[in-house]
Amino acid sequence: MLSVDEQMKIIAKGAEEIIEEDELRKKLQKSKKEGRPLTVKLGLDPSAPDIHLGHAVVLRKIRQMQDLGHRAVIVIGDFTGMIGDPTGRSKARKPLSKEQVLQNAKTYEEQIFKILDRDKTEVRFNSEWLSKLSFADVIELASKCTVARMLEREDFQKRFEAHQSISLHEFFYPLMQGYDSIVLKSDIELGGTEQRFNILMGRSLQKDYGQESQVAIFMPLLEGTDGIEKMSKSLGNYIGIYEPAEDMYGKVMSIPDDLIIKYFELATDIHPDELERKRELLENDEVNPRDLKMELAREITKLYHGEDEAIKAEEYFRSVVQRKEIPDEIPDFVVPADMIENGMVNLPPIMVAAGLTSSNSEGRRLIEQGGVKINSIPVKEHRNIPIKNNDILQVGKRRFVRLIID
RNA sequence: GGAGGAGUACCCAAGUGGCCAACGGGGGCAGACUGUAAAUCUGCUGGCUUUAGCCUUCGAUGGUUCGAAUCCAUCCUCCUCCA
Repeated sequence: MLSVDEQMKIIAKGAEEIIEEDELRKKLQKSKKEGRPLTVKLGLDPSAPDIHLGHAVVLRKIRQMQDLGHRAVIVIGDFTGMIGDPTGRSKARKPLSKEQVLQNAKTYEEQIFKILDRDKTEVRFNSEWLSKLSFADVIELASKCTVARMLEREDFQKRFEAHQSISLHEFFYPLMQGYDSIVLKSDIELGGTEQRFNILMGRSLQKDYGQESQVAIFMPLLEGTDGIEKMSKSLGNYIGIYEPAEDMYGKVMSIPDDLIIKYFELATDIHPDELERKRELLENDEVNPRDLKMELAREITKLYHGEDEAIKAEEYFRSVVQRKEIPDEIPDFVVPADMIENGMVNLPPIMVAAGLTSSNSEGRRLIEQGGVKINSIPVKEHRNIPIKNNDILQVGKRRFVRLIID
C-alpha cells in the first residue's frame, strides 16, 4: 500500500473540496496501520440509465481509490428514487415507478463496471434497509435535523423564499441518504458539488448515531457538450460511455475549446504534469486547439473502446467529417423489390425504411434543402430517382447506407 | 375548508370565434463558411400525399356554432393566497 501522503495526493487530484482533509489523513493512517480498507460510498440516482462522462468523473475517482486498496459501495437509490430527489431542480422531481427504478438500476450495474474494479465493489439497494424502517425510526431520524438546518439547503431556501412548493417528503431525501451512510458505516462519500448538503447531512447523522463521520469528497461538475449546462441526459448534452466510438469521438470534438483542459482533467487519466504541459501549450498558443481536442477525443474514446477503436474513430472523423468523404464501412440496406419501378424509386419512403429519417415529410424537406446525396451527387427530386445496386445514399453529413438491389 | 391563477408542439412562450399546423426564442436538423460536429449566416422543424389539398394536434371529455386553441359544462393536474 502506498504511503499516506501519496494516497492523499492521488485522492485530492481534481477534487473540488475535501471535508475534512485532516480526517481523511487520519482515516488513511488507521487503515494502513490496521490493514483495513476504507469504505467509499457513492450513491447513484436511478433516473438516468445511461452513464455518461459526467457520472464517470466520480466513478474514476473511486476507481483510483480502489487501486489504492480501498473498497467501494455503490448505493443504488431505488427507494429514494421513488421519492424523487429535488437536487438542482426548481421543482420536485417526478417519482419513478418501482419497475422503472429496478430496470434502471440493473442497467447501472452493468455499466459501472466499465470503470470500477468488480472485485472491490459492492452494489447495494437502499430499499433493503429504508423500506424496513418503522414510523418510530423515521421520527427518530427526523428529530436529528431542524427545519432551519434543512432550509439552509440552497434549493429549498430559494423555493421557500420564492413561495414555491416544498413537499414535506422532500426533506426526507437528505435524511435517507444520510441513513445509508450509517447503515454502511461509510468512511468516505463521494459526490458532485450538488450533493454537498446531502453528504454533509450524512456526516452529522453518523455522529448522532454514534459513528465516526464520513469524509466528504466533492468532484466538480462536468459541463456537457454545449459547454454551459452540466452534463445530463435530460438536457441532451451528454456523452454516454456506451456510445459507439465514432459518436463519442465526434461529440468530444463538439465541445467548446475552453473546456478542453477541464475534460482532460476530469474525464481522462492523464498525469497531472502532462495536464499542466497541455494547459501551457494552449495558453501560449503553441498548439491548435483543434489538434489538442482531437487528442482529447482519442484519449477519451480509448478509455471506453480501446486503442484500436479510438484510432479508427479518429480516422473516421478525419475522413468523413473533416474531408467529407464517404466512410469505408457502410451498412447495407436491401431495397424491397416492390419499392422499385423500372429501376427508379420514390426516395423518402426508402430513407424511412432504411432508418435514415423518421418520416416521409422529413425526407422531402432534406431533399429540398440539398441534404440528400446519391454517390455524392445531390438529389433534386424525391420521386423517380434512378438507383443501381451498390449506390451510396447519404443523408446529411454522416448518415450513409449502401443500397442493395436483388 | 375557502378564494384566485395556470395547463399550447422537444423546452420556454404568443395567441381570447374564422387570416392557426398555430408569432417569437431555445434546442434540433440541413446548407454555406471554417480551424472542428466551435463561432457566424441562411433555410427547415406534425403526418400523408402533392404543388391543390387531406388527416391529427393546443390538459381530458362532452356541448354551443356554418366554423373553436379561443365560448359553455364537467373532470384531471399544477401553483399562489387565506383559514
